[in-house]
Amino acid sequence: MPIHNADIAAIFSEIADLLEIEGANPFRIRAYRNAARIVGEWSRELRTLVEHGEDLTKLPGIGADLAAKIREIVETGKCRALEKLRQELPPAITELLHIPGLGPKRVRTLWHELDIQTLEQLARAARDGRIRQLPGFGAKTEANILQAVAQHLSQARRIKLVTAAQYAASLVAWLKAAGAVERIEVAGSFRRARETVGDLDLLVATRDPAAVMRRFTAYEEVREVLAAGEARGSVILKSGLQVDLRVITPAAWGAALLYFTGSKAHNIALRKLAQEAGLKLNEYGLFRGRERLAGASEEEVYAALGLEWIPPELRDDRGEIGAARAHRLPRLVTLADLRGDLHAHTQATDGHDTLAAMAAEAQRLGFEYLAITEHSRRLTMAHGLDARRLLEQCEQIDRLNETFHGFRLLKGIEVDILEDGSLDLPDDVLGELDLVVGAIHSRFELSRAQQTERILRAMERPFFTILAHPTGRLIDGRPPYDVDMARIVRAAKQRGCFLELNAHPERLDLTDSDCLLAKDEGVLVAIDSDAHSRADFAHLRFGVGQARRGWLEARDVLNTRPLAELMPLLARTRR
DNA sequence: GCCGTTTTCGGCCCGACTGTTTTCAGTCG
Repeated sequence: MPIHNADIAAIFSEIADLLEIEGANPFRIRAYRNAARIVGEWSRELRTLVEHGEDLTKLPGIGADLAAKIREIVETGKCRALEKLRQELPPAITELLHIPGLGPKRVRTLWHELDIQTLEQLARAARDGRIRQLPGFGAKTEANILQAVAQHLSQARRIKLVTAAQYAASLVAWLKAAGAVERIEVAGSFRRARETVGDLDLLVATRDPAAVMRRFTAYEEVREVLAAGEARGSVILKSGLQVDLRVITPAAWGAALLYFTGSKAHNIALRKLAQEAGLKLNEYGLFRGRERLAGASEEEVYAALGLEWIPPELRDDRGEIGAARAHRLPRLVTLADLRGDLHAHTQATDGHDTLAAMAAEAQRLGFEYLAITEHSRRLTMAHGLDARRLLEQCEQIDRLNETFHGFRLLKGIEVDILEDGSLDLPDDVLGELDLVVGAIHSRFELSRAQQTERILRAMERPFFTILAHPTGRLIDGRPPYDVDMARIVRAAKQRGCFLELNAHPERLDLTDSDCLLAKDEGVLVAIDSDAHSRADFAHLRFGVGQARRGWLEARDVLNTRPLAELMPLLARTRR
């Protein structure tokens, strides 16, 4: 089985967990955790780098030792260091670390004193009242553990960004209504536009912290208050979502927003930078001794560290700090940069609105163009179009276009890529269109080689324009199909065609690292809504967030082009 | 275990909250 970066990351994470329980040097543990993060996010497969004999120690945080381990994992599928640790410690014990309130020290105590190695044993010991007798544990801790295990087994997982946005909006409105709130922002991974968020991090500036905290814990959707101090509170909503609130004085707003937005890796890098300059950075500001040099705004703090302000979507310690120092940060694409949308459906197939209604909404949003791209005949359950119905729709579009000023409907199709890489409609029909969006909707389980070949063959067809949702994954629903994205990106470059970043919140497909890959290769990305109704154009905002995480600028995005520049780009894919 | 135009050795981010504590360890973000 080929080894992917995620497999290597998982091994390093497990080593870190086991070392931590063993009580190893904390900095050694950090090195493994850091490496797991870097490897997991690396856009190129390390397997390929190993096969080409490239120097892995060029990767940040990877030295001679970890490079050797990566080679070992790629070549043998195993890691002797991990196997050894698994013999020294009970293999399932890392599960216990996932229980809130249990860290490595306590897990070790539970294991040594009560021989607890699994979640089931942990629950039993808690029920039997054996945990409260351990030093450092009490009745309260025991009860918390029991509840946490039950909750863990019923699994509170990360939620999609679009869902988090809804919970966040109503909670923010509730807090604002209190009056004492001067500023409020949803920070954390939400502000960084991660695909999913594990919890919500709220930041409030106020001169009356106690009032805000009371208002927070009195929110009607709160199921449980985990903590409520002067500066910080934590609750679980009835939905199971955890919300952390941080309350701060207005003078420290910027430093706190920076701190609470993260990522953790970005914060650590900034603090290290501060330290090297003889300063100290915390959530209250940037200090030299007791003197606060900056803190009121994020810009001020970054500037005092010699950096440009870094957009939250870039804050992952993936090179953004160096870029900010060198004044080479990308000017990230914004929603306002989009001039149109190249993937939408109507009532003719599985959409809910008419052609005219979709066009009207697109114009209301200020778009110059909207491509109508229905499913093709193969997708019978979506009532996909055959040649006759497609050409009829083209005529309707022609008639509608005569009524528009400064706006145009483009004639397209979301044509199925069949198993052998051919397309679901004949070339002479596809040649009638402005663009052809190719998509895979079947045989997700093909091998990496077969799936990649299938897509490459489809891209070679004479009228292929854009590869829709390139990995097919559904967040939390369906894993991506196994494809060699680097080869697909290179082929797209040669062929002159484009990749879609499908903005549907369940898809967000391309990933951020694949966006970077496309950008590096010079392949334009189309940020498309895949709208099935007028309301779905709102999804574009999530697509833009994802593109920003992938460092994309307006010039890297196909549909930031005005119509006059777009049409020649679409035409160049025709043969 | 990584890293280095101060260092190849000696550093490695910082603070709040809880529970079990008579002064702080452990956990979390």
